[in-house]
Amino acid sequence: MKRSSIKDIAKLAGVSVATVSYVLNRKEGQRISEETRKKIFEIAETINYTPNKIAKSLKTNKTKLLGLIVADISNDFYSHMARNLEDKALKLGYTLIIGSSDENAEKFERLTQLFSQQQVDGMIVAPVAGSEKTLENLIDIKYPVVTIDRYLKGVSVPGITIDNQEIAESTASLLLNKNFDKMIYVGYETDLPHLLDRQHGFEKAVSSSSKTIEIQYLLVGLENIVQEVHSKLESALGKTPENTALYFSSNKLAVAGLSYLVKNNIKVPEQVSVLAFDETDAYDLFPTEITYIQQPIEEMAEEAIKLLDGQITDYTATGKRITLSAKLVAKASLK
Amino acid sequence: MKRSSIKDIAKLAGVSVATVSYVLNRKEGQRISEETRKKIFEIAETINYTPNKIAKSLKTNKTKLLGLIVADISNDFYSHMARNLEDKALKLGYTLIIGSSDENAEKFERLTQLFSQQQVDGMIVAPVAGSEKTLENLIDIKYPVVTIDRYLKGVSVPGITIDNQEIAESTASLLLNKNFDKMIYVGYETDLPHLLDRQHGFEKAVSSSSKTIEIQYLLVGLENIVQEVHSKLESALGKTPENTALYFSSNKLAVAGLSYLVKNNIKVPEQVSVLAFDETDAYDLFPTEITYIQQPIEEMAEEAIKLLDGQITDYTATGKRITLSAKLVAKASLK
DNA sequence: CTGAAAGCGCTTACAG
DNA sequence: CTGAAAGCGCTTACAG
Repeated sequence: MKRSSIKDIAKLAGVSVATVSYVLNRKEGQRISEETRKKIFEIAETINYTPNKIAKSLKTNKTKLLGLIVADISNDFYSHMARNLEDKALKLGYTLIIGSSDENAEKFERLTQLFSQQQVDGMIVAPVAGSEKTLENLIDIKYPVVTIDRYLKGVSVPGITIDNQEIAESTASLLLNKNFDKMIYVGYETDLPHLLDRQHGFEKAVSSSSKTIEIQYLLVGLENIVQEVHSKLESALGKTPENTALYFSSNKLAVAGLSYLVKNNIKVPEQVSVLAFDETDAYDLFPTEITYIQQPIEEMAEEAIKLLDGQITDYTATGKRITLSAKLVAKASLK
Repeated sequence: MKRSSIKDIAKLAGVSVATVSYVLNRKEGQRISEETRKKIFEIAETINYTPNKIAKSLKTNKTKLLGLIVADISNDFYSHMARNLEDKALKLGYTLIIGSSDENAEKFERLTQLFSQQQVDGMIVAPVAGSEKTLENLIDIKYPVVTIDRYLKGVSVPGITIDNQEIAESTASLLLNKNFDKMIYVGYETDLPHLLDRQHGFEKAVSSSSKTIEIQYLLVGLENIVQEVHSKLESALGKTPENTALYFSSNKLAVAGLSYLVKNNIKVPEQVSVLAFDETDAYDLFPTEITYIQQPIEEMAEEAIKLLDGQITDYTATGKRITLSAKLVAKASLK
């Protein structure tokens, strides 16, 4: 594979590489005769010239590459996020390099280094537990970074999140007012602040409620989600629950929980009401339409790219954090 | 953001950049004293040196970047494929740039050009209808490309597919032997060969069967899949079907079709049996476990990366096509 | 209107 | 054991 360069064009056109560079980049400042301009374009066309962005990058110190680190690109939420980010990035001329951290701080750091070596202009990351140091190192050298979906305590880096605690609290209050005998919060055993926010929002609603309802918290690890949720729900719900509400703090947990309900033929919302964070196509296959909390993914992606692009062109140490509002999409799964 | 270069190290160590380059790259051929070697590593460490791969790429003509073009990264099948490719690529030191074509030939070409300009070492693509010319242009300049999942008629490019026609034929035969009154094939109105293969396999099974069963083909466009499937199933099935089999040629079609069954309270497998191509977590939420055809995604990813890496290091015009076997995962949805 | 030249950060054949 | 130098394909301030 041999590609042509501006040197080839210059030789064929009988001009200097500088001239070729000027016309191909349509530089305004330089006045080049219409004649040579035309000739250069023609030659570029016929020898099928494509610019070498690597060379350009080396000179300009801009790669127009953005690094994206998610927990797992095969996860519904992140693949949709990635898709939206891709579209928004492309509009500003950026291409996305994507990596999955698997909730592993070392892997997260390795991706960070990989991207940095590839000279990405900036990174959009969903940080994992234990990645504070990695993020701080990036900030120290003023590498443009924005977080998305998640954030980390004690690390000041610009980013986009939703109002996790607020939406959790208001939706939990909604449930509390429905006079269930029992409410079960299904969440993660985790240090990730955005997930803890959801739990705290829920707890806050509970503690500020005058109702005396039995509340139970089922917390599962990041591995074997389905099995853990099934076994914990089995102890907590049994096979014939009545007047109970299930609050899932992520779509993965919801899918795991709903499959338990399906398998045990538990009726929603007759026996159990369901509310879940995040959507997924999977809900369509459940007999009852699921009430869920919808994150504004497209807007999050747009703001993230805008924020990062801003940091790239004009870095400010105290980048702003943007909090967007999630909303409840009410369906039949809530009594 | 100012990063240090080997020049900085050289200056601090009092040696030439050549020497620094040699020790940092652990070149065997060059004998450098243990003393200066140690000094260089120490300095690199303290000034937090990270190599500029862009510069290296320009010199070596290798970026260790791979372009991946899928139809839509937010699609379950492709996001899982991407994830597997990412893992396999990383093992060989490659990083993935990802783009979604949206089944649009122009977008496909644009991504191809973008990736080429970024000097990716090779591309893994799921070609779209009408992208023959784009692929041929790549082949003409000997750009390493492998196709995955899909292929295109009349374009000779190495790639990985599964035995779409064979598995469709054998699974359709299986259904034909179960004495249904009616069998409905739900597929796409498309020119994509790998999808037509599925349909042809189904047709072949039908025509070589001695049974006289009512066979119906429901073909939908790539847009508004859910609505189209719903309305077509409504006409074909009605509300109280009996002894009918549904054959979905993709997981997206299956999810659309199953949601119709759920909404209309049609029992599987009592009234309707179901078989689908590809898996998805969504099946877990359907009351009956779904029988599906499983593609060996991990193996496909591994072979694709291996094949592409082979083409990169030693290009052969007649790259081989690899066909892997899909298998049927039998569950309760089949009577 | 156009060109010579420096330089981005590396690698590597060659010389000593 | 180590260094000077060329060169990868561009961009751009400067000179004419």
